[in-house]
Amino acid sequence: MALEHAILVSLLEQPGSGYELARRFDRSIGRFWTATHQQIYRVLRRMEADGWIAAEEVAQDGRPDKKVYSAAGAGRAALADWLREPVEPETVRHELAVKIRAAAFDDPAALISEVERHREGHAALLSRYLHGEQRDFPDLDALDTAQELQYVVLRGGIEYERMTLAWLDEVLATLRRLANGGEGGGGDQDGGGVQSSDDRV
Amino acid sequence: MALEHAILVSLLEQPGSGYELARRFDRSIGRFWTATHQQIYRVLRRMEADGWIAAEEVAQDGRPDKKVYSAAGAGRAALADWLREPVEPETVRHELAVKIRAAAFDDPAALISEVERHREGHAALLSRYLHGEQRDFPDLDALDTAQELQYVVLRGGIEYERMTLAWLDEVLATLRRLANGGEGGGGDQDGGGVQSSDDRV
DNA sequence: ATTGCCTATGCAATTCGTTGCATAGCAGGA
DNA sequence: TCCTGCTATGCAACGAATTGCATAGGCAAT
Repeated sequence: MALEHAILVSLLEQPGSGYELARRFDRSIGRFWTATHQQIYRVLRRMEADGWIAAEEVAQDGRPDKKVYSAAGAGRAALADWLREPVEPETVRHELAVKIRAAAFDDPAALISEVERHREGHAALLSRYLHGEQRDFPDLDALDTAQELQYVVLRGGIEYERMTLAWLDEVLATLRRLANGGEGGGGDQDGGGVQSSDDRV
Repeated sequence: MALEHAILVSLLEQPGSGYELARRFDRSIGRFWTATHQQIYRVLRRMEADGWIAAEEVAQDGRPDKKVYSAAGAGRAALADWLREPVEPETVRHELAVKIRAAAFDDPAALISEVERHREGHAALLSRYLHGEQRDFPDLDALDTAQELQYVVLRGGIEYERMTLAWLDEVLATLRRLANGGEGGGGDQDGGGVQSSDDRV
């Protein structure tokens, strides 16, 4: 599990309450690590008990009190240990890819609007990233260590979205071609196709 | 949950036992949906109880018996229903990206070998994909529906790996630059940097 | 001979993640 | 005025996923 480490990084970059962390995970960090507020609160309590982070109660006018957490020495040490462990292979859950292959056994045309919707989401995200690049990194020659690393991660997000957009266009072209050609609802290919071994792509 | 649907697609493309499915999920399908054998066996039993799939006991010489599953009519119908549901946003767990940002609070140089190892893995996967493209799709003008869709998903895998390789090279360049410049172990940036709002990228 | 690995399936325990609900005051619009 | 929505935290229950272990025969190399 690395949620605690993702939280540590976020708190090192800037202290905050559980609620604020949940919002960060919905926005920026959420693109490479998702978490609900429930998960975050639970892990924060455990991390505080383990001495990884320290909490400070902050009274607010009008709003409920909040507990602002910041990373403690033990947390920083735990993060350093974790950094030296090997990265486990990513667990991928690409639902859209599963659906695209599933469309062969139903009607490919039924997927088109869904893929278009997906494409809009990625286009919006890309433009948000590009906007953030302009705003937060206007001068690439004047970045400190933390900013350099944040920037290269953002670059990854940008290139990922560009690639995804291009790929979704390919997917749409394929689906439209199949929808025009084989009318009648599909579903009766045998599916064996050219491939026979478990080692197929 | 969509593991059952990923299994259905795999069984429609080709029937197989739980063990064979686990191997497919380690190899081909594993790139967009990962699952352990435990998950697969559990879900297979549930799917059989629900009538989504049918099992046939197959005796083997030398090896234990195996149960070969294939998709049933109810399974195919369930897949069609699922296809028409909206795709939930992907839950991303990009551990390496977290580590890259974490490196700002420790020693960036400590990550270099890890990123290199990661890069090798992606390079190997790309070459496996390209090999599979040559082998399974030699003639792009003679594909049926299922093959067209398998091909466009493979294309996505190829472009993803290409993009990732280019990005990892960027990451390595950044890490090496930081390792040569700021010697001494880092860890003392304030981390606040240019960014102050939760809306940052 | 023994060790280790591969096929093939499964139980049990634990941890992780999700969903629904609850509290509680304040702000803004219909 | 009522309703909705936002900040802020949390409990309880359930379902999903992971991890460790077990069985059991065969195969290949040491």
